Amino acid sequence: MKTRAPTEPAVLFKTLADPTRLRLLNLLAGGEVCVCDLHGTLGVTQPKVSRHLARLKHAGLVDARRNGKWMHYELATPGDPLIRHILEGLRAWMNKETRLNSERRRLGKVCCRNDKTKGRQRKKS
Amino acid sequence: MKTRAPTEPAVLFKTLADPTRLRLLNLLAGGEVCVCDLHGTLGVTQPKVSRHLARLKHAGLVDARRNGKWMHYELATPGDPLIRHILEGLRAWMNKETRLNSERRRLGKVCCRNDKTKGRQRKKS
DNA sequence: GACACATATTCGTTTATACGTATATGTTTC
DNA sequence: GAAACATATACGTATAAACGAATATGTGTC
Repeated sequence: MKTRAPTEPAVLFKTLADPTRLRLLNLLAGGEVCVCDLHGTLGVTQPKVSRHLARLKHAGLVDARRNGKWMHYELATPGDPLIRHILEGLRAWMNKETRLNSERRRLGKVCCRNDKTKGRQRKKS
Repeated sequence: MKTRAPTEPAVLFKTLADPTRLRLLNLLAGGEVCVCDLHGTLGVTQPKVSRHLARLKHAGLVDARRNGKWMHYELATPGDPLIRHILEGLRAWMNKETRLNSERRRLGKVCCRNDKTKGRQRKKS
């Protein structure tokens, strides 16, 4: 079960064909975020976030890094030019969506924020 | 039921998340093609082609034009910048896929070709 | 090693998609 | 208007996705 196969476009698009996954990508656009922040910000159940993150990772769209108890996800920088192109387009679209903008802003006031002082600091933008 | 609503990205991606639909878009990349040529070239049943074309049209990715008995489909030039961006990326990817290239080449020797002398001539690439 | 916490996975169920086959619609020709 | 053809839709069914709830895994703390 390869995690980083050169994703067929149909598979890539299937991965992107879900509102929750797009919202996740949106939150990750500003840099690395841990799972609890993601599910805290989106207000969806934790297993749901985990499953969607697994799909994003399987498609090579995000990378995961463990830091103690926490898993941090960030946007991948994929080798596949098609994926790069599409992520780029998505990013532009997200920046124009007021709903997604406010969701990104909401990120940062939630959950494990206080506990992870030993974790790497969040990148700024 | 609007045909040209400003397609939500999730819906757009869902539309693109099917190999047959991608093959159809590939065949349309060279210009207008009628349904019988499409299903002749792809070797799939006619209802299947029709259904997929309907989905593509519903997502604003293709336009349809009737010419006598025949329906001609062509790539749309969508207003939505995201759709345009993604179609552009797809086109680049298709040009590199040998399988799709040969499929495009196969197009043009099939089906109703001889009967449609009164139809508009196919654009040349 | 027992506990608390963050995250991942399993399970059963619901909902959406895709398909083949059959049939309906639309168009031309006679 | 009947017959022939191109295309579209309807119907029943099989397969896949997504979900909530429950549970498993993995990591720090005592």
